[in-house]
Amino acid sequence: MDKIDSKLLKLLQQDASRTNAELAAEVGLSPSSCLRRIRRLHQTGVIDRIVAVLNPAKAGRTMKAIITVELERHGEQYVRRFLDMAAKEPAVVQAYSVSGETDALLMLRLKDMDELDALTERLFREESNVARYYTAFVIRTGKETTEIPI
Amino acid sequence: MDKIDSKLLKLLQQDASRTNAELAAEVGLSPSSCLRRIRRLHQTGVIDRIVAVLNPAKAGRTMKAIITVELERHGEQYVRRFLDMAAKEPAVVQAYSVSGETDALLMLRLKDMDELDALTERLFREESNVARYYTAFVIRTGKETTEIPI
DNA sequence: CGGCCTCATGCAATTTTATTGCACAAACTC
DNA sequence: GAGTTTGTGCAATAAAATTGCATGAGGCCG
Repeated sequence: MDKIDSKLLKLLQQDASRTNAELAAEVGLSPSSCLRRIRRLHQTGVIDRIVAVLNPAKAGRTMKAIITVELERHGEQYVRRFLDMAAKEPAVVQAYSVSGETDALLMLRLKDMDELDALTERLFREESNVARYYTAFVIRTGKETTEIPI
Repeated sequence: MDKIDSKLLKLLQQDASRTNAELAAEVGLSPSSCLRRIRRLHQTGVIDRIVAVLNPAKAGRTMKAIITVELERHGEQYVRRFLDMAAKEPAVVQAYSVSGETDALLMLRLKDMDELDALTERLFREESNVARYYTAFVIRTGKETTEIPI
């Protein structure tokens, strides 16, 4: 993980569709050497995967919402069970257990209010372990990146 | 955006490193036709970009935190100014203005506590417009995907 | 200091993959 | 139902990734 690897990771996080030759030129290496580095970053798991990032609006998912959840029973196994249940929902893109007043936080990608209604119905019905939940809607997105600073 | 496009988007969101021929076989098209569809999805902006997703732990960013922010003055221009400032921070991976009690929510990728300390110092110093902020740490990640259901 | 080992590199050949031109077929319009 | 648009598959071509091999740099130990 020297300076060249870091630069490669930075470039690949921004745009992984560039050709190996371009990347090689950018970091000042030959294509073969550059390719071997990238492959190593894959094999060692630093690069987890290559994915297409969609434009949510054009993919029909304009609405974003954040739900914070407080459980009745806060034990680890209960939190885990709730997270597992939430993770199964395709509209849930992030699900965390967190420190502090609330136990869990969900980030949602929604098509419309009906979808939210149906989802909360499924996750927060009476027999569930949820004491309270609070839904906030995203009004404006100032930043949204998959890029991790290296 | 027919059924084949949807399937392509699903596959590309999961793994964009597969060859065009593989994808073509998967959706039941010829390579050329498949390629033209993918190109169109790019041009129309449905596919925003292709990126490498890193393993945070192996990239040296183990810590995740969520900060909710309440501003002194809640006007749109103040919220916007705060979001712009937060967006400049590399450790901030998501920055939203939200409805409800709090004005903004930040998602952070951190190396250690010192980094958090330095960041809060920069964002929440006295002359800023921040009335209150609350930091929660992510204990467990139940789900974290870039995939939008189509 | 020098030999030895390991590892990354560049070059060039090879293989694989993406891309394009073209003719045909489906769907849609009027 | 003729004409137009749009999508498709095939085959040729262009571009890109991948590999073998020889070289050179750096580290380690005697």
